[in-house]
Amino acid sequence: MDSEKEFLAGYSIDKYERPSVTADVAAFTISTEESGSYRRSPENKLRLLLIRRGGHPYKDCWALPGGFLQKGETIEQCALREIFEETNVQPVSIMPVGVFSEPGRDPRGWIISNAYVSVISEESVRQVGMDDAADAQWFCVSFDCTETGAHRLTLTCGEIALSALLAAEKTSFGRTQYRILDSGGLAFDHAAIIATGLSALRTEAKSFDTIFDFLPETFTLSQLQKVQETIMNVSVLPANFRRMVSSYVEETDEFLRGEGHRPARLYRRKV
Amino acid sequence: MDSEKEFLAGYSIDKYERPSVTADVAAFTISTEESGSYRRSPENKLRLLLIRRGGHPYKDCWALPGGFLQKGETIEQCALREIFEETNVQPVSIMPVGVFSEPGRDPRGWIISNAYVSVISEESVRQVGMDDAADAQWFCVSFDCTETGAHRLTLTCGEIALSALLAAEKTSFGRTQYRILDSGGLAFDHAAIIATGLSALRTEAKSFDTIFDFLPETFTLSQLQKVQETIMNVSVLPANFRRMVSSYVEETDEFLRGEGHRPARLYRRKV
DNA sequence: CAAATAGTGTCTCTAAGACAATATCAC
DNA sequence: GTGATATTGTCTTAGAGACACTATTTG
Repeated sequence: MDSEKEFLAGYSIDKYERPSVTADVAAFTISTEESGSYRRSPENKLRLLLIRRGGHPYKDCWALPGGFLQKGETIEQCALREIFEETNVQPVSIMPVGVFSEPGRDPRGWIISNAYVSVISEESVRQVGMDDAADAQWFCVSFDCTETGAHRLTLTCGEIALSALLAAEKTSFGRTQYRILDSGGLAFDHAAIIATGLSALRTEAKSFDTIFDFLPETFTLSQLQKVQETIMNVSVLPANFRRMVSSYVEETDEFLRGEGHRPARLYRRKV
Repeated sequence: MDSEKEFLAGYSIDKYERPSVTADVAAFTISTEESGSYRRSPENKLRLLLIRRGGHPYKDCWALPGGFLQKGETIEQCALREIFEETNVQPVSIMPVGVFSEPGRDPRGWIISNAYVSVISEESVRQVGMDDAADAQWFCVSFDCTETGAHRLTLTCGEIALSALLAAEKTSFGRTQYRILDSGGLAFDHAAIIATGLSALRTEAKSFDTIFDFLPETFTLSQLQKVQETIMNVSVLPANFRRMVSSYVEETDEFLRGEGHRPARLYRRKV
């Protein structure tokens, strides 16, 4: 007993060199955009939060929000804190998607990044109302396989377009890693972090564990379906989608009216 | 351009306090043990590598193999290195399963742990032949839900029995976290790391991405089935299992003979 | 021959995909 | 009424579970 106390008293953690540790977060939301006739339902777009870097390194490049782990907090708390600092939104859900520790990934020195994916509802984003001229913007995301087998990640926001190219590499346990072929102007190895996060998001969306976080408390089944289709980049027949989610949702007595067509019943996530 | 150089030259990373970073690995293997008549196929047991700590803190407690991240290596390389140092086996597969960064988890100070699961074939383990008296032992694993909803993790090796109790807590994205109710004598928060790793292993085993790593290059379908049943703790009818894996394996011309019954064809993992 | 596993075939049941048909509103 | 989505039902098909049956070896 005493000897353990003695040991700890004499123990100095400063003997070994230590890395800096950050949490970087790929925060996604889905934006609905009016399009076409008054009757037609709005288009959905998957969007990712990027921050324009004000200081070196990668000054003026776009990057994921993130920051250094502080003493006394967990890495999850750090990720949540960084998102809150940038958006004033308290995200409902975050998910770890990997640790990026390749030596040399950050020119400032030995810095390893814990990557997270976060999902934020459009409602929350709207409520906060981000400054249009700000250095934080929601970029439209597209991520597809090219003919050559590489993956192209394209992020657009108004005039700004970033386009990164990545090579997918299978690792054990059926996992996939991404190696950056062209960062497309994104800071650090953030292109690879985004690709990894997006893959994780798509995997989770399959099991209906994630898609509810993009929506408010109550929603129509069409809204839910559009969310899933936007994330997964596939489409399902509405009739079949209803069956698939039926066990995950429960009816409310409310309906969404005034959309130019038959009102839709609002549903709620089942516990 | 020059200003970035200037910035980096003047930048000192030592301004901020930094944590120590470790990789801890839950390395699993499956051991076959002769049992009953000469005809009967051997029993399979899932085993986990634990190290008896020689120094403080948690002196003489059992712990996961692990160690500090060194400059110039990735965290994955660190995990592989730690396993190799303990077993002399180069694991084929490792998978990250989370970061444990709760303040106070290590009495030595601010130390965060990157947890990995690794899978090692019995063949490799046997070839190395670990010292029986050594401080590294393969413990039998059982992990089940109790009536109260808590989870009991039991690790046994000969006379030694460690029994930890954990509370499962659902987090977002359908993930589960474990909180330690009783560490059962395991060092640090390693009981929670093991529980998390085992859950991840079971999830992966469903999709046939992992089970091959427990076996040598060629194997019988019964061997493969027993591996899956041992990990998942469920059983399937042999006829149905064959159908399920048929697309993941390919026949060889070899047979396994001399087992007291009809010889079984050896299969190989399909690319 | 007996005991054990190896391997095949087939019936059922469930869930997903396709598609037809009806319902209901805003304009 | 028209154009859109909402909602229900049904046919088909793919895959998992159950089970009966045959094949082959060793002691």
